[in-house]
Amino acid sequence: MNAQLANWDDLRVFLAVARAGSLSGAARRLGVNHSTVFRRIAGLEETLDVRLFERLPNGYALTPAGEETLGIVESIEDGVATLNRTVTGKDLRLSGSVRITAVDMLAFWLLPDHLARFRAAYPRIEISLAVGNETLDLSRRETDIALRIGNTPPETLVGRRVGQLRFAVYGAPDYCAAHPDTELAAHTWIGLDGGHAPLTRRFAQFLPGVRPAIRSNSVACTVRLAKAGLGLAALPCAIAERKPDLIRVADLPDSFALDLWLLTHEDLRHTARIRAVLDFLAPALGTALMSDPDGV
Amino acid sequence: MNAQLANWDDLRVFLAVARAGSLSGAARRLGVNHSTVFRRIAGLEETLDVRLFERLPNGYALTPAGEETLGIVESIEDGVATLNRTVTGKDLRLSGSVRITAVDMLAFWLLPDHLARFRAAYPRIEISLAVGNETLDLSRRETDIALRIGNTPPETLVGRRVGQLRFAVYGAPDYCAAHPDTELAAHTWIGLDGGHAPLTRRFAQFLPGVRPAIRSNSVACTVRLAKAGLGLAALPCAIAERKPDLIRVADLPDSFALDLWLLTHEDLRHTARIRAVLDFLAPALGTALMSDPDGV
DNA sequence: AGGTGGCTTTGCATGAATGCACAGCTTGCG
DNA sequence: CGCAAGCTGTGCATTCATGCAAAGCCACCT
Repeated sequence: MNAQLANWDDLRVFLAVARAGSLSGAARRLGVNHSTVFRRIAGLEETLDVRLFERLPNGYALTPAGEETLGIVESIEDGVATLNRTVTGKDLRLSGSVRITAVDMLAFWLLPDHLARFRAAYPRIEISLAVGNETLDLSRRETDIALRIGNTPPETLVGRRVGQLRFAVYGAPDYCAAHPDTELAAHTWIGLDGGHAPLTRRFAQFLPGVRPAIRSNSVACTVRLAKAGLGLAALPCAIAERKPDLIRVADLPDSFALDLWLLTHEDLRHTARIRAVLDFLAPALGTALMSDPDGV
Repeated sequence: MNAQLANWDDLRVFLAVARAGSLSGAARRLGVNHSTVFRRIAGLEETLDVRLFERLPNGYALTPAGEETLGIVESIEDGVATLNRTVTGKDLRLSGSVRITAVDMLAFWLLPDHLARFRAAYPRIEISLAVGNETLDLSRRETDIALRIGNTPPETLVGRRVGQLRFAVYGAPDYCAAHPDTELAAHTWIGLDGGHAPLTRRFAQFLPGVRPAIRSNSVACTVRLAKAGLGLAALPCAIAERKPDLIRVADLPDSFALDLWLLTHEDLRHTARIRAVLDFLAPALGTALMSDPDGV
């Protein structure tokens, strides 16, 4: 009766010796004592009743049977790697923390309701929602997921385009009542500065030569400033349409629209809880963006 | 960072639980305590950060992630089985005993020289050479290998046809000198009885109506009887040609030839030492059979 | 020729994995 | 309803795998 391999883990040790060429080298790779490796290989050879290695003064060399074994064990290793990659962490009992970064308007008004629903589904995943800048955060792992406005993301990031963010001109009712029949260019404009280049560029194309008298580096502030009646502002419809105290004053051309991306780093995309957040938010945000009348 | 599986042997335990449906059932299959299985599975789930089994009152059931794991681990198990099958025992340091059965003439005169060379190559394999009957021995595992004369072997046996056993008529020099110019049918014939139907049938076709006056159930005896000058006998050339005290008296038709098979049981053909014997004897016997002048 | 660095192999002590015994739960049967 | 059988889960004692330390070998360098 053929011997049966009783401890599959001996194959992992075999692999290390085959690759390192010595017991000592394999021990370093495995993080165990070289005498342990010695005994594991001896046990494996006894179990299989075959000499897998030639004992040389400067190390261990594979025998022909050992080379045949190596081929088989490498396919086993592929299976283990597949297991580690595809199964690890795949569990609704997920826990841990996920950090999401978005510009403030998305962080304040778009994400919270969706995150509330996400937490209902995954009560053990903690969410850290950061209002702030973009590229560096993901590259330096200071955040896990970024909700990014723009066009094409950097190549080091992976993710998906969840939809389009459409814009329109909004103003407070009081302000609008106080400025009837006024040309758009003659209005007081609330604009952005400090890091919102795509939006400021589009505004300059829309109203050339018009310098916004009211400016902020915070999109949320521009929304609140508009609500306060300080002027008109180009605001994302998905947010402004839901504010009863903002009136849609004028449309903006389709070229004003920006893509909305949900991004993470290449190394994190297989992390279960990161995937859970991405998988939940992508369709939710896409639906939210499409529910805007211009979204059709 | 994804966890890495540190002990591949946990997968073997996982497989047992997946198939048994319970810790207790897996423990029985593995020959370990159920508490060991419990801890191994708990450790595996912690390492992979995934729930592989639902805990039910009557046992463990696979989760979706567990089912995905099962598919992967079964491919790993296939690798281990391949390893056990193809590598185990493939070593000149083979040991153990092999029992070979053959009819007496083959056991006495054909096999021993080849077995001597085999033992030179595999000094730690013991050979048990049994003179005796055929089919039952292999089926009942009373022998490992049978050297069989005949045509098609039973379907439960596997093996290979190593060549043809050709026959011719032989007699002792003294007998031949004492019977010059005698018709074949008029000679005293030495024949077989008791279990050598293929040969007795062929002899009856060759010399119809001739009843051998000298009979034995032992082919070896017929050779010795012929050497003793009791008459003529139809003997295998591979044996008789090497006896200087036997003279080839007449040829026999090609239809007299019989196939020689080297057979073992389906379950044994992967046993390393069985394979070693088969791999050695098949070409050796084939060459021996072909070195007979009629073998060309 | 001697020293050094790398390696393998082994005896003994230590700690982790395992078995044992037990408790508790659920289901099925009388 | 009570009991038996099967199961899971856990604390503690035992066993065995592992690490440590040492011995010995070989090749290379000075």
